[in-house]
Amino acid sequence: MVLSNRTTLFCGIDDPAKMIEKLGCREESFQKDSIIVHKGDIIRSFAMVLDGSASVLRYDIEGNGNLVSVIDEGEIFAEAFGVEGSPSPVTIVARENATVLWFPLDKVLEERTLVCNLLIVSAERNLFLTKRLEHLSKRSLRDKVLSFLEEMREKNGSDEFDIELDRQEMADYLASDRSALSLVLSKLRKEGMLDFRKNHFVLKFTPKA
Amino acid sequence: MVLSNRTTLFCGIDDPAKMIEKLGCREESFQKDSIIVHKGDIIRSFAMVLDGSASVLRYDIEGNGNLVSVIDEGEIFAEAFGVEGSPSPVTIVARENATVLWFPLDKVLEERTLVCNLLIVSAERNLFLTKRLEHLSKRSLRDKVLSFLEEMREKNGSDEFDIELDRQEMADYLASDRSALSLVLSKLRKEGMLDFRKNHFVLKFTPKA
DNA sequence: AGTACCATGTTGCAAGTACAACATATTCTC
DNA sequence: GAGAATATGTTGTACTTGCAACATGGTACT
Repeated sequence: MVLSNRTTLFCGIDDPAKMIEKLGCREESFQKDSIIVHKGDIIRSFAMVLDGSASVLRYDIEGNGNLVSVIDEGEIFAEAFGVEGSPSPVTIVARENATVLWFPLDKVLEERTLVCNLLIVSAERNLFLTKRLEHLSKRSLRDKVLSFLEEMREKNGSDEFDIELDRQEMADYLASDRSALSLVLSKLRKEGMLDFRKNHFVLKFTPKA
Repeated sequence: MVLSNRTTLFCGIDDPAKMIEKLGCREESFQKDSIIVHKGDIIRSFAMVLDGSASVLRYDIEGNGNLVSVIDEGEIFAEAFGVEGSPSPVTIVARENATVLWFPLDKVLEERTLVCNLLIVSAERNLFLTKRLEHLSKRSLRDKVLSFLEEMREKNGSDEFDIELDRQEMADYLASDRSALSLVLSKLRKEGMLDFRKNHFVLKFTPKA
């Protein structure tokens, strides 16, 4: 992967490669399914995926690993608990053969531009999490769906838009069942609240706020 | 309220008052129920509550204001969308007569220690949001409850602990109904999974992970 | 066009949940 | 301790959801 100063992290940094050198970052390769971060690890660094991708997993009480998120090439991870200095609440594994670049936080914190960029990344993630929480805190799937679609409308600035998620992903995002989601969507359509076809949606209700 | 360098934001800063002066922060007072931040506002700053407290509200499609969180004295707010430069997704109102201190971000970003501290605050909030999301993404209330209690166990390092929330707050936190929560708790007790009395809980199940 | 494959929609059913209303228990105040 | 106020537990009902199984529709490939 080519490092570019167009990514949020390197924004405003002339020569990312030089900066990486200066920070003493180290590259590490992982085989598919090997563990990058164990739950409970305390790491005083954060990382960027240079090649491949990684899965963030959380193990529930029954020992099942649940997928929390996927980290693709160029994205960074572990910055939250890295910065905070607390043990990792998640396990991170390589989805395929992958290479990651570790940034030592003590050095990073001395680079004003990098810290600012990291702060922006953190703030972005924060907003994203808040929005999802907003949807999930609705009591019914119907309200979750409406809340989600309302966000999409705001994001696109139009009553008509496409969404990136397929039904299964949308159901997962809203923490529900795919067929239950289909049911709710069909019902909303019958009621004339909206129309849709695959990932194309047209909203016919208006927010009263 | 007395500003102290024991708060996260001022950690490592000898003289917070002097720093505030240097940054050109301004104090602003709000009457109870007056709006501190309107939804949609773009603010290039963040704020700390000096006196009183504030509510973070989100208005849903039907125009109902839902309480997202409460900001108490000494806590900061608006740092996420302030830093990110995006319009506020929430409305923030004074719960009582309140005074807040605005920090201009352009100045703050020049202060290395402050930026690092802000990054830590953001990371902490991030972890908090992630945990709540973790609970809310469970499909059933039963699993949400178990997930929540598991977090409490980890946090307290013991099978026996008190929680800060009463039933109504716990139900809200888990995005469910109070009586439904009571029902689930009673059922879990009958099954011998746990025991409780008001906010005191004793877990009798073990995580298999 | 034919086939296979995948995404989406639909149905039936069992179980869980929201909501309301009431019962009991606890705490607070006097 | 009495009574009020608040918190928690319980019950009943209508509805929603999860789940499984199947139907339909679209897409890709040959």
